[in-house]
Amino acid sequence: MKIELSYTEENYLKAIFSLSVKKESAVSTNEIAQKLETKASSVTDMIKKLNDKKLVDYKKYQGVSLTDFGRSTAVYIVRNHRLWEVFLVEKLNFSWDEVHDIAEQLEHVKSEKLTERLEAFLDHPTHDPHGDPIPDENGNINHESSEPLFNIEKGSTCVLVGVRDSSSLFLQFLDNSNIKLGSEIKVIHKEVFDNSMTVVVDTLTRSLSSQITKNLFVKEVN
Amino acid sequence: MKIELSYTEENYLKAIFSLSVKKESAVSTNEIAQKLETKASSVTDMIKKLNDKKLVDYKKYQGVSLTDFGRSTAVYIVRNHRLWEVFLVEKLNFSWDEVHDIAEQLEHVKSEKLTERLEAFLDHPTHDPHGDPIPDENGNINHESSEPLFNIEKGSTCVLVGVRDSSSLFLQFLDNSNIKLGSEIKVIHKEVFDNSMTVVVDTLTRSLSSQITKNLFVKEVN
DNA sequence: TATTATTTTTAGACGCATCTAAATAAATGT
DNA sequence: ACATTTATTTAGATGCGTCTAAAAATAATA
Repeated sequence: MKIELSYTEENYLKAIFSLSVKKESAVSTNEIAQKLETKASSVTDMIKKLNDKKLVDYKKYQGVSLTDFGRSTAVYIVRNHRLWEVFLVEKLNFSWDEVHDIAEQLEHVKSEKLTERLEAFLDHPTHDPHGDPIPDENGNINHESSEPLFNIEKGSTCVLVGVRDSSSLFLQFLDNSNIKLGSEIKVIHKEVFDNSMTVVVDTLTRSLSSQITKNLFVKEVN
Repeated sequence: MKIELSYTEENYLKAIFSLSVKKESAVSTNEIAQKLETKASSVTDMIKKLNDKKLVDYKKYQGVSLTDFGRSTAVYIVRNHRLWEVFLVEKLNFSWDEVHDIAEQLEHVKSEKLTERLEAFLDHPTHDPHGDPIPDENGNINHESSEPLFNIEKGSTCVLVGVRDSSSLFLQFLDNSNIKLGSEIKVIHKEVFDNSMTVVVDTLTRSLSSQITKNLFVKEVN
């Protein structure tokens, strides 16, 4: 099934997709508006159009959810986005905090062949520079069993496998703190008062706020 | 000087640029309409806008020409386009007849840094896969002293350095005829009747119509 | 439950890029 | 030089994506 989507329609699908990954229920108009930095009324308009195109299921005042068709379309865009991010970091030596905006543009380039060739050129990467999994050509996503550092118990050691917040500021903070994908993190204290955490990364002891630890995804080391 | 241009505005600039390369005088509304497969009235509208933005000089009924600002903007897009074409052919193994449409999309991705990084990654190529020169970062274009095969005299030998018509059909014809950039072409006969030419390429003798020879750009071999 | 607050939708408008049809200017031919 | 053809511009309309302001529905709270 193929269909010509505008740049804007694709961005809406992507937004709805990323919002519905985190929860089961339908996505609200306001959530989408906030994510895309637009107004709720604009969202309603667009949602109706996507509904007509069978990309989302929509009932007035009930929010939206992606149809299978809508989801696979969104996944295809995410696949593009993450492959381009790998290209930018691995081949063009961008740092991981610079690539999002550029990939945001590149992801909309329409050519199946380009996507497949790019993937092969990059040696079939499984994750993008932020640790997010790259969907395969059939749209399957390898969800790893990772969890936020926030959940890890005192005394445990884990490895950073992904970041949820990919904003430049957050990524630069990590760079400055010398925390990268693959870094070993040992939890030595959890502060009850503000949920901050004291950890050891590469022999250095650091205190991380809950805002930080909720955005660092790790796998426990046995 | 920087300015935010829409996808469409950029395409108009590129069209005007490519039309004005071939001639000195101003470019007519109809020429642009034909090139962009749109209507003359649409062109008039857009030209007015570009004029307001100081990208072109426009007087009613007198056609348009690019300002220095407009030209440098157009050249920047052409630079992007040709670099991406090199990438697609050299790195992703596309054939030269497949890359135009994809590069047409990639050229609009906005990031100076991306362009410069890409150029470095490709080892500062000077020509795209069709033999067209790639403008450098300052917008300078290395115009080679090439001429159409059509002009070459009987008995002369030359080398193919570029093609003017980059349509898939034409490029596939060349592939099928085993004619590529760098091929040595010896002119052994010029037919007065229809301006067709008999040439030898790689020991094979072929007859080429004037439509073909006008689109093959060559350099004479001494 | 009644009232208030919030969320969502509708109505109407705007800018962009396009179109058709009609008007105007320029070029051409006899 | 005049009439005709061609090129160009204007006028008015359309679809897309957006907005503001107002109305309607839902959620929250006294």
